[in-house]
Amino acid sequence: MDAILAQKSPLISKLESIAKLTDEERQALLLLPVQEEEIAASQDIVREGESPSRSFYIRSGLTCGYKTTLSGKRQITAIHIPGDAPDLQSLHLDTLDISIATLATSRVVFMRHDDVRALCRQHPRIADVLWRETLIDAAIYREWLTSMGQHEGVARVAHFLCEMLLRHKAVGLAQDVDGNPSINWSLTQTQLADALGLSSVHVNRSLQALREMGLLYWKGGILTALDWQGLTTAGEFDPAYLNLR
Amino acid sequence: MDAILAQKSPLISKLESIAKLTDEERQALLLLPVQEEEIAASQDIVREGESPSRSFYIRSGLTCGYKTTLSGKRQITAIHIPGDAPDLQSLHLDTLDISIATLATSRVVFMRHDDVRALCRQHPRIADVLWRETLIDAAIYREWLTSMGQHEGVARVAHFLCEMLLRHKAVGLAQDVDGNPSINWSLTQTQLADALGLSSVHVNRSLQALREMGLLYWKGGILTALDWQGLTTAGEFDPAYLNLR
DNA sequence: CGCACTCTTGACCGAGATCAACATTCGTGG
DNA sequence: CCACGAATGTTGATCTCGGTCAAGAGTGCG
Repeated sequence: MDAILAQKSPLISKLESIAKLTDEERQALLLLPVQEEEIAASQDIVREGESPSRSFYIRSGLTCGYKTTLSGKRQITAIHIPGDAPDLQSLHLDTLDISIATLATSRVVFMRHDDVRALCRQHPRIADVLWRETLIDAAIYREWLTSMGQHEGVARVAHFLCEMLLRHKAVGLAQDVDGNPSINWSLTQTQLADALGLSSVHVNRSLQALREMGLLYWKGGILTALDWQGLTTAGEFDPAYLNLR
Repeated sequence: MDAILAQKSPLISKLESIAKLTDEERQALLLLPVQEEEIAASQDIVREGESPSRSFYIRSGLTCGYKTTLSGKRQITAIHIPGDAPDLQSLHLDTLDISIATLATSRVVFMRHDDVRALCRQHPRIADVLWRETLIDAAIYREWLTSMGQHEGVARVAHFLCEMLLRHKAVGLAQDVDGNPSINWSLTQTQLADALGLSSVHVNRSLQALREMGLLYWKGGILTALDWQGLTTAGEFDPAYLNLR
């Protein structure tokens, strides 16, 4: 049991970044039966229209939720980092309205819906925390909507990167470089474009602008803010919506 | 008791449009202590940054959730029609990340958080339904994101109006005109622009395009689809994301 | 070593923003 | 019931942000 408790679960880190857990609740979460799988990059984990009987969280890697319009365009609606549970919604919605795909090789941990539901019945506070988690996802959607609707290209890119840096930091996945956050970051500019509703050409130019302003460094899978304060200003970024503790 | 049960609650209509309720659950919902208020148009009901101790649902009228960027622009992130519970999230998120305002004179029904939480503990299936409700809100955000990111103006307007028509129909607030839905609709074009991330001028021109295509009628607070099939095609609208029964 | 993917740059084009006037509707008080 | 002012809707002219197309430069992987 000690061994189990010692083992650090990214899901628990994540949940603790947004709520307090008692030892008992932590333990109940650790005892949840799971199946772990490694999935290569650019693979769908679940697809729009499916009705999965299990949810999952990310142990390592990077995934995204996306929709494809009838005319074939793609919108990335969310980015998921380790600890995130991208399709928790499928617990209460029978049909998925999005597909979820790996952006990099990822380790994914599946939990059967029945088991999660039983856990929620036994520990209503865990149900509340999971609910809270989905509500924060919704808050992120609202923020993205606002950014897409009202910010022009450069600000949109800056805002997005601020969010990624801070979310990594919140679950202990960011390094500190002179007081600025730095993370492993393997997204392509095309993928970024799909998330922001911009063309990849424009994303490229916006990134150059941010680099010229001395706000960030991004190369070889490393993203570092060179001036966190400046970056948040450029992106009109206020982290309140992330509801971090 | 019969009198109470006979009285039709918009919240129950709404919840029944997305899930089944037992008589017992319906009754428990009806017995929830509430306070009703009438609020004039263009008033904030709750404001960003507040931590309300009660949630509410709309009995009649129209409200919206919105954010204001630091540079003063406004994005409407959601429209709420009778039966919707716009700030159910505040049940589990301490600080509001949006403001909610009336768009027309509205009757609003407040429920104390403590009472709702007690109801959820006693009837876990009601908790699930309310959770489901917030998950559908999230699905709507995802769809809006996709529409804003990938659809051009005319399609975006068409998509939005399709959603409004269908959501009204789902809670029994739409008339049927030759097989097409028709609703009371008091939004201004400027408000529509704030919701879609377009300028009001462009919304105006997009609406004209849709009228010229013979797809819709909108005048004097009445919105009618003249060709539902055509309107959904123009908006690339697929209602799956609304998770209606 | 070579192919494929990503990033970068330039030229051009178009959807939609902005600005500014005018028309219409509607609510209000005289 | 009419008159008037404010909010809304409509139109035209102009400009710009960002899309598209296309070609080249890195970069990485088999």
